[in-house]
Formats: sequence, structure tokens, C-alpha cells
Amino acid sequence: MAKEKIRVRYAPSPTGHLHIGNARTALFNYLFARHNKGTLVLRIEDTDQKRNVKGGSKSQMDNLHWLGIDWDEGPDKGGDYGPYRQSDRKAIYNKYIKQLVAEGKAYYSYKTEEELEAQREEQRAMGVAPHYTYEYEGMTADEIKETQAKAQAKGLKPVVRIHIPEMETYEWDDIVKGHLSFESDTIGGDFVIQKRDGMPTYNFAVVVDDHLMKITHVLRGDDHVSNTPKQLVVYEALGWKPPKFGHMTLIINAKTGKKLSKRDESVLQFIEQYRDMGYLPDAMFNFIALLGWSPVGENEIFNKRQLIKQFDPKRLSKSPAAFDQKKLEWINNQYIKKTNRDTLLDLALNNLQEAGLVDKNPSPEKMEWVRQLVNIYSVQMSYTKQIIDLAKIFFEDPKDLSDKEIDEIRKDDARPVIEEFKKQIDLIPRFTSVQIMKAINATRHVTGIKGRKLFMPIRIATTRSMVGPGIGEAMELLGKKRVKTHLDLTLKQMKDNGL
RNA sequence: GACCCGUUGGUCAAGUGGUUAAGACAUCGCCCUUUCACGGCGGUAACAUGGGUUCAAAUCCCGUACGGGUCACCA
Repeated sequence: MAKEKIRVRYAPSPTGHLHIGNARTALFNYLFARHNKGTLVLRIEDTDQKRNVKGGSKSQMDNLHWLGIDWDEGPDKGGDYGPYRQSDRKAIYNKYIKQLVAEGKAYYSYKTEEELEAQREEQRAMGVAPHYTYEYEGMTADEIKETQAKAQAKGLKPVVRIHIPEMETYEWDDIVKGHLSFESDTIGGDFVIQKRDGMPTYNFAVVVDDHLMKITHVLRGDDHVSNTPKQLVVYEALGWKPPKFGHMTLIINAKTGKKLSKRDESVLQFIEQYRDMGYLPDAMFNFIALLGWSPVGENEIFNKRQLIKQFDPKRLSKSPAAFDQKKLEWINNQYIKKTNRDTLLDLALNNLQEAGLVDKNPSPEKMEWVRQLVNIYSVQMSYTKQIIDLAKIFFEDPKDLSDKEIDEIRKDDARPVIEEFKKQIDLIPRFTSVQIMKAINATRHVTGIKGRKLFMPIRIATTRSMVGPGIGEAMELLGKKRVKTHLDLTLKQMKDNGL
């Protein structure tokens, strides 16, 4: 049996920036295409003119590229099955709509939106599922024509609805959810395939496009499960063979357990936001791939090539994927530690400049200083923007000490260590990390205190924190003047508090 | 409300009839480092619930509870 060439698509609507959920859909389609040496099509679904956002599709494409996702056919690349923007395919849809009307499988409907809303309201009040009821019930062909002509004369513009066959079961074997089936009477009545403005509706356009673009597998979000039977109705009416469907579970907010909604502000949901904070594209790619999918082994850090190799849609999870911020931070940190220093420097410099902590055009000395700063913090940074917080001591007045830090310098040995160290730094020839370590060593000899009792008081008194990078490097970058200021301040506070 | 779907440690997440029920994050302990961090090693800790089916159930079936999705001239 000749194996059919796999063709998948990612079909966003250009309603704004790239959302994490959409990015995931794109990513899995990408992985699936590349794994099978198939084709990935990018199609812009912009049939709702009201919701289209200017620059929306460009922003989506930019962010996909940033993530490392590319496609083989699309509005920017062309291809044999274009156009790839639904608003450019109106004539194609119209042809099939006309055909269905001519065959009696679809018809003009003159019910207004107000009438329909009233009907739904009534149905809800009676406790029935809202649905459309056939407006020409019991009429002969002539009566229907007459009714339509009357409506037309009143200036009403029709929509086109497709007939849903009665007593039929629509079913398919879902790649992720297994066998699913829906009775035709649960679909909600004859649905609109062409809107009043002449544009096709989503459920119609996807079918036409997926068929004409020879899409073999449709991998999309769970929220499309109940659209699938509608689309199967269209496939049937047009006499086409549907592709294979796979519905991935939605991403939920681990904190609330709810679907990630764009209004939910407790989680950053747009790729661009992560990009701005200094997350690395490879790390994001890795993280998103783990959202609702799991690899076979124990490892969780994979580059794109490895993910392509391993991807298997059968391992897509049936239960919702929780967006775990902590895990993302951990993954990004893993990548930060491996990334080359220049990339990191660029990102962090940008973050620092945006925060107004570093000039737009730093001097070479300042650049070198920033480079060192990024270096010493790279092991603990989850994302580069974090450097603003981590390295606060370099830019701001020293913060108050926490209780834990106070406990640490409360010990009897702390004061002599700090005082001695203060003397020692005046004895070293240059204020470099190597010399500073020598000063610490000298402090040890003079006071006879070593280990934690030696380092902690010094660390706290100079950097005003218990955690941080190597103490020598940190002080070198801080500069002698600042270090002395911090020492004096700490000593004074100790005295004031009777420590 | 109707129709679909899900429920494994604090969190994420493997596991599809027989397992000592993986792994990751977090947490705790030890080691490394004359300090912290990083890293290494180890520990604590889980099958929502009630009934079946079976020699055997986290895995199959039914009910319950909880959670989610969808019910548009949005995609």
C-alpha cells in the first residue's frame, strides 16, 4: 500500500498575539509533519471580519518563527493549494455553497438573529438545549419559495443553512481520545454555512479547505470536538472523505484548574511575554512540547531535533495539561546554563536597559561590567529579566535584612569577622576577586573563624543577602566603594540593634 | 440543563489485566564548595469514591462525586 503523504495544517485566526495554546497546536502539528516527513500548511482563518486584528497574522507568524516553527505552505510562502487566507477564497466557498443549495442539501434562511436569540431564550427557559428549528416545517416547495420571496421583498438578506440528516450517528476514531460518536439530533439543528455578509462560517470553510488542501490529519484543541460532527455533516453532503482527527486536551491553569482564558491574568499566556522576559526559544519549544505530551524515557530536556524524532501523537494525553510556571522556569534555567554567553548578554542587556538600569549606549567598560554581571548570575537565572531582581544590590540602595539574615549575623563571631574583613580590604593591592578572596583568607587567619561562620557574615554584610553568586566576583563587580558602604551600614545596624 | 471528556504523591506526569506504581518540579537529608548558589547521591509522599467482571484491576464495565469542554450568522 502506497503511503499517503502526510499533510497537516495550523490554522489560526488573526485575532491577536500568539497564545500559548495556539503555539502548542502549531508545535504539535509541526512535530507531526516533520516526524513523518510530511507537509505543514499555515492557513489564516479570517472569515470573521469583525474580529480580525490588524497585524495579527504577522505577529503570529513572527512568534512562530521565533519559536523555531516553520511551515512549507502558507500566505507568505505560497504553495500549490492556495490562496492560504480564507478571505481570499470566497469564490471557492461560494461554488460549493451554490452546489449544496442546488442539490437541496442546503437552503436560504431568513430568520433574523433577534428571532433566533428569542427562540433560544425560550428553549432555555423550558429546559431544552438551544437549537434551530426548521423554519419551513410542513411547507410545500411552492410555499417555501413564496415565503422566501416575501422575505426577500422586505429587504431581508438570507444566510445559508445546511440540512442535518435525522437519526444519523456521526463517529470517528480520534487519535487522542479514541472512539467518539454523536447523534445527529444533538448537533443543534441545521447550522449556518454562509453568513449574511457572504462569508462562509468556520465549520464550512475548514472542511472545504482541509479537503482542497489535501489535509490528512487534523490535530487541534479539545474545544473542537463538538464541531467535528458538524464538519462530518459537510463532508458527507459534499461527498468527501474526512481526514483523521485528533483532539488535544486544553491547557489549564495549574492554580485555578480552569481553562487558560485570555482574561486570566494570573498566568502569562502569550509567547511574546515570555520572549520579552528573556525566555529562550528552544526552552519554550521544549516546555510547550511537554504540555499534554510525554516522551518515553525519563529525560525531559530535548532539543527540536530530538523532539521531532520522538514525537508520537499516541502519547498525547487525554487529561488536561496544566501550565506549570515553575517547571517552565526550571527548563529555561537548564537552557540558560547551556546557552552561549553572548546570546544571554544581549537578552539581559536589553532587559536592563528597558528597566533603565543601564544606558542605551553603554561604554565599553560598562559593557564588560554587564557581561560579568550576567556571567555570575547565569547559573541561578530562570529568565534573563530576573537579573533585575537578582542583581538589585548593584543598582539600588541596600534592602533591609530579613530575619534569617539577622539571625546569621547575630552570632558572636559575626562582628569580629566583619570588622576584620573591612580592615583587610584596605590592605589588598587591587579590588579584584582573587585579591578579595585573599582578604577573606587573611580574615580567617586573624580571627581564627572559618567556614560558614566566616563567609556568611561577610556575604551578608557586603551583598546584603545570603544567596548570590561567588562572593569574590560579586564584590569585584560591586566595587570597593559600594562594598565599604554596605559594610558600614551593616555594622551600624548591628550596633543599633544591640547585635 | 443536554451532549462529550477527564480524575495517579504538594505540583506536573508515565503506566492499557499480574510492576517493589517510573520520572520531573517542589520539599527534606547527605556529599561537593573554607559560604550561598550550581552539581551529585538519597529520603518522605499517590491510583477520587462505591459497586461489579476476573484467579488477578490504577488498568475493563456501571453508578456517585468533583473538574473541564461545547451547545453562535466566533474560530
